Amino acid sequence: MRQVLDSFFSYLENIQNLTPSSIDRLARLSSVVRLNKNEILQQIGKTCRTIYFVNHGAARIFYYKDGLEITEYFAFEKDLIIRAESLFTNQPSQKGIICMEDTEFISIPSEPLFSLFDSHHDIERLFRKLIQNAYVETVRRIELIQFNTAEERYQALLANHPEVLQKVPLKFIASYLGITQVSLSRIRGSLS
Amino acid sequence: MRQVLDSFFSYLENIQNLTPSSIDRLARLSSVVRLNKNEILQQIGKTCRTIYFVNHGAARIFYYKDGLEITEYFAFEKDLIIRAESLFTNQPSQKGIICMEDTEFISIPSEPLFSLFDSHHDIERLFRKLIQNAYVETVRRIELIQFNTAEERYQALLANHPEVLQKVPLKFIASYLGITQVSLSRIRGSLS
DNA sequence: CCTTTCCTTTTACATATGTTAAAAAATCAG
DNA sequence: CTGATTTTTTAACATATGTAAAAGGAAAGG
Repeated sequence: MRQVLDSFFSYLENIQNLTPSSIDRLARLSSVVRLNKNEILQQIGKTCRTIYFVNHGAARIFYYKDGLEITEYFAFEKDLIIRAESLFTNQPSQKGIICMEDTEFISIPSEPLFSLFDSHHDIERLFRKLIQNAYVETVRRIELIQFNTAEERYQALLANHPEVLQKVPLKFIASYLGITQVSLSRIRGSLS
Repeated sequence: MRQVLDSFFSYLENIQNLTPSSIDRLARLSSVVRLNKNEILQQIGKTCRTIYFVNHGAARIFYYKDGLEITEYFAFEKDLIIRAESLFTNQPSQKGIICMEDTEFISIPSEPLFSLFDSHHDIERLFRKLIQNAYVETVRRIELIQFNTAEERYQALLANHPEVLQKVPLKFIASYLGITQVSLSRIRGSLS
């Protein structure tokens, strides 16, 4: 397990250099969680108190609207996966996290992590940057859904994240793009 | 000007306590910018290197898509207003910032601010929290546009930010909600 | 290998929202 | 106050996307 963490932390150090002490403290907080395809990492309804990264595999955040499942977010190798609207507000989350394939997560409990911020400035900086990047991503996503047609959104996904199309069933992609499966299928048909 | 800043910083201290030294350093970086209604604070096309807050008044972030102006964000009293996709990536922004009424901004240049982060942990923490909050807001916004009808989006705005309906011309609200003016007008008609 | 389940496409039809243009209402400037 | 400009509403029509149901394909489990 320490091996898994070490290799993952070396990825984090590309984002923000960390002192040996910080790495050690972070490592002692972190754990590795392995789940099979379709297993649930976090249930809907609980307040989120854990920060995850996907180390290997793929997962997604989902919720229900009018009984229909909607995919809000995809996470692949090294991606941060958190339910920010719960983690940062201490309100119960209406969203869940589920594996799209066998997946290995790095798991860090948020309370002790936030406490570490006090004594280890570099750790807080690392997470400041991670949140900052996540924020930029969501801003871009808003741009994409706010005023683009379904076809434009699909084309943008195809251009920016072609790997998603390989890995993820179309029904999840459809709701991620804010459209129905039928609509997505129609668009794909019209493009070929 | 120092008075304006002091009163604004006391607001920031509600978010994160700051040492006198930090306040002083922050104050020396900050300036006050006053603009009239419809004046432009930041032009489209330049890389964004400034962090703003609206101290009094109201402003919005806009961009053009197919020649049509789209409003991406509204900022009122005390709101942070930044073009994150440029500020945090050093890429030119396709967005501008314009005043919706006579507005007083607090302006902080990002480079020296980020340098202050090194020596003043509490300032970095303040901005970490500000970005975190902005992130949560955008996540909620995605939820709102991803799979809600135009009417649901309008009703949500009415419920969560009724003040916006008071202050902001409907044509800006329409594009903010991702719909046309005509559609918004139709919806408002059908509700009364 | 076969059966079952799940995923994707197709069809037909319904509806929400967009487009264009014009009229009505509100705001602004002289 | 008056005319000009801007904003909002209304109308008629076009179109993208949704809904429901069925069929075809692909994957999974025994």
